[in-house]
Order: sequence, then structure tokens, then C-alpha cells
Amino acid sequence: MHPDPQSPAQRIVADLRDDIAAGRLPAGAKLPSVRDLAERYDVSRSTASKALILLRNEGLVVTRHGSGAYVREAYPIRRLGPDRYARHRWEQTGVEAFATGVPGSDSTRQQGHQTQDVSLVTADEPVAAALGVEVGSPVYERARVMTRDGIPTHTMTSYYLPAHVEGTPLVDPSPGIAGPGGGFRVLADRGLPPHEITEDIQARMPTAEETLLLDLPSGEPVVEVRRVTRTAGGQVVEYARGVHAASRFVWSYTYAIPD
Amino acid sequence: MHPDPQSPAQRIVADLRDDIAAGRLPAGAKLPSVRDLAERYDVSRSTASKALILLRNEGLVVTRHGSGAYVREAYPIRRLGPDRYARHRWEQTGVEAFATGVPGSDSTRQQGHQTQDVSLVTADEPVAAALGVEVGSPVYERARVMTRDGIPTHTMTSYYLPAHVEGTPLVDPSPGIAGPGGGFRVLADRGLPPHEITEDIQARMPTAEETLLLDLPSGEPVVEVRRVTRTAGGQVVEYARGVHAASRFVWSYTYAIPD
DNA sequence: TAGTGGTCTAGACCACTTC
DNA sequence: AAGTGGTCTAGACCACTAA
Repeated sequence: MHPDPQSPAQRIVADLRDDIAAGRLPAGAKLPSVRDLAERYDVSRSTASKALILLRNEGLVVTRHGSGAYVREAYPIRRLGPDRYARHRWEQTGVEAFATGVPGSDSTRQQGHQTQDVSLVTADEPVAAALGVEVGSPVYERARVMTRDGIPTHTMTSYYLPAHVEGTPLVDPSPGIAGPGGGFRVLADRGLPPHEITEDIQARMPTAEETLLLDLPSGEPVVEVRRVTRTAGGQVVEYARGVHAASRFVWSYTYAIPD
Repeated sequence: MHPDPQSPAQRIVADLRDDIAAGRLPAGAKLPSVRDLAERYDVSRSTASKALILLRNEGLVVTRHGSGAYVREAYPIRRLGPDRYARHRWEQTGVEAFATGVPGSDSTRQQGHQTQDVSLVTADEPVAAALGVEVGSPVYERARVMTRDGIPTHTMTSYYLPAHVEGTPLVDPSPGIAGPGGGFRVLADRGLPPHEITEDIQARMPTAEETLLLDLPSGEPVVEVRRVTRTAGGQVVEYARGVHAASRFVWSYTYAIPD
């Protein structure tokens, strides 16, 4: 595989990796320039540049074109557990329950925000299977991109049966409905209160599209979450797919050991 | 970022990606050689080679040095849910319960296997915090590498308090103890039956070490799982860390929506 | 404007696989 | 021996950033 146990590029990578691990290059610190490295290690600029690419692919370094390469900052990590779906977050009586995240309350806006895009689409295979309809059946798609401090963190796209949401504010996209939990609230109002959730979690590298949409640094994996929401009667009322920038989330589950 | 909306390398990547998505290049199919691509697209070999590297980093392609580049085969994906810890899998009366995975029963050996390495170490910060001891305290470490069909799939390293496992077969490493579930069984025998689990799940790119250990293809992320196991009384009896090749697993959790 | 990372070339050489 | 991917060089040029 390698001409040497330590090829020139690998030597640079190893050295810089050590510097980062030892704290000699703390988070945010600027790395030596490509031309610097090339001279120091007596290699071509291409080789020095490749070393940075390798570090970037490991997620240790981010490069800013025209500016330099920097040790990657650790983002605050959000912990996702069942609590984020808790009933008290969406089961409220007033219409004002939807006011969270609405334009106007600037404090909440700067923290987290989401776009929303509702349309009637035809069900693909996973959606059809989850909602129990034929492939190609019409379903409502509610696509959102969540941002935090102006930076996109994840997408979440929900699918509903038309019979469940037709005529509700969910499919009549007004700005007020965009608040988190709005979906569950609407289903509950329709007599279909969500009761049980199954989440499937899987990590992979992003598609080219996702890299653009989430503005992912090269070498950042994504976590795909697929969620099926059911009523107490076992009726499926929502299927959702989300794609999360991996470095910003940890999922946490607590459960009793089954028999 | 790009000299062109579509740089030469990106054009090759896009074309090959389309061929793969459309099934013109099915899983396992051999891609055109670097020299082929260079000639077809009228680019240098370096550029054609870079295109393959990009596809590899996306996880779409694997390269075999000296042989060629191939569309990556989809591995069978194992679904991990709470059931894998189910009581009936480890709560048995005979000592022969440990026989699973023991040398001799070849059918089970070829499916899945694990190495084991037990030693007394000093607790680092996360281990100490989880087990409720001081950093630097002695704890038993039980490190395993799991393989499937001869290919490593994940590591799992458990930590125990010496008072809980001293004198048990867990820390007297004999071949027979290596069966999965052996740890829970031993704790139960000691009067500390596991009852509740908290799992934290996070994805990231592998370290250089993990890439070697798990024989990861370039561009494959890993999922790190941290597990805390408690008795019905809330006493922590095990802390474990695992690193999984992301493409081989999906985690699945079902739970009632909390209030 | 000077310095930075990113891409590309044309060619050399190496390591590995396959026949 | 022929064909493959992998690495590297020396240099060119481009695009972006910051003073």
C-alpha cells in the first residue's frame, strides 16, 4: 500500500495529528501553510496539500480557502433523547402554543430556526411501507431544515396520510405552524394522538446534495434517523426521515433489559 | 472553490455516480481503470485517480490495489435493539450456557466470533465518572473485537469495579467465558443482576488506529456506543464503549412518548 | 497585493494482482 | 509480464481572503 511504512504525506499527517492531540495546536489554531510544510519537510506542495486533505477527511482540521487550515473547533453537542418528543411540549390548549420560533421573538430565532416546505407527493417505497399504502399513493410531505445560530444542523422530512392531515394547518403552510411539535399537536387535535415512536439510527457519508444543504465540512459523516410514530392503537400517523451532521448530536436511550 | 462549476475530476465523479445510481454499474462491478478514464476524459492520470479517491471517500467505491476499483457491495446490515441484551440470552442455570462461540462448535464460529483481553487498568475520566470512582482507580477492562465471517465488525470494551468481578470467571480469562452475555451472567451470579441500560450513540470518522483494527475502507465512518448498565437498585455495574463500522449496523429503539 | 488553499498536468516510480 | 491503483514531483494557474 505504501512505498514506506511512513510515506512523506503520512509523516506530515502523523506529526500534525500529534501536535493536535498534545494540545500544541489547540482548537481554532492555524496550521502551517502548505508552502511552509512543503519546505519544512522537503516535499512538493502537492504532497503537503494532500496531508491537509487527509487531516480534513479525518475531521481534525477545516480548511478555509484563501485563509488557511485550522484545527477544528468542537461544536456544542446536543443530546437527543425521548424527552424531545414529550407530550407537555406539544399538548397545549391555546393556538398560541405554535408561537415558539415564530418571527418576532428574536431570542428564540437566533437560537434555533427551521424552514418548512409542504407538498403533496407520491410515496416511495420506504414511505409506503411505513404508512401502509401502495407505492405511488399521494402523501403529504413536510420538509424542514433546522438551523442553529444560522448554521444548518439537520433536516427532517415527515410524511402523513392525506386523510389524517387534510384541512389542518399542517398542510396549509402559514408561518405560525412551523414550531417544533406542531405536527404532533395537529394529529392529536384530529383524534390521532401520537403515543409510541420507533427510531432507526444509521450513520453514513453524506451524498453530494446533503453536503451542500447542510454545509458539511469534508469528512463529516451524517446520521440518518427514520422515525415511525404510532397511536396507542398502533396506527401509524407519521413517517419521518432526518439527516443530521454527526458531530453535533448524540442520541441517548434508556430502557429496561427485556426478558 | 472550483475553477469550474464542474471541474474535470468532478465531472468524472458525477458520471460514475450516475452510472452506479442507475444500476449501469451494479454492486461489485469493476470501474474503468485510471488510465482508461484519463484517456476518455482527456485528463491526466492524477486527475482520474483523484476521481476514484473521491468516490471512495463517499463510500460508493472500494479500490483494490493492483486489481481495480469496484462498486461497493452492500453488506448485510445488522439491526441492534434492546433484544440483544434480553435476559433469556444470558440468564441460564448451567455452566454450559457459556458454550456459545466456544472452539469446537464450528457452525457458530464461522458466523460470529470474538477475541477477549482482560486486564486491570486505571480508570480514565469517562470510566471513572460512569462507575462512580476516582480517576486513576483500578478497574477491570475487558476488551473484545467482534468479527463476522472473518471480518472485524466492531469492538466492545467493558469496565467493571474490581469488587464486583474479582474472582469470577470474567477476570480469569479462559476460552469458555468469551460467549456474548457472559458479562451479564457473571454479574447476576454475583447478586448484581443487570436491569437497566443507557446507551449513547454518536457517529464520527475513525482514528487511524481504528481504521487498522476494524479494517475500515477509506471513507467509512464509525459509530461509538457508550453503555451504562445498572441494577434494579440503580447501581452501575458496567460501563462499556464500542466502536462499530457504520455501514454494518442500524440501531433501533421503540418507546412510549413521555409526558 | 501578498498569501492562502485547490486543482491540474505530464511524467516517474512503486507495490500489488493477475495471468 | 502486463495491468492495476497509489504516491510523488515540479511547476502552472486559479479562486479566495485579508490587510
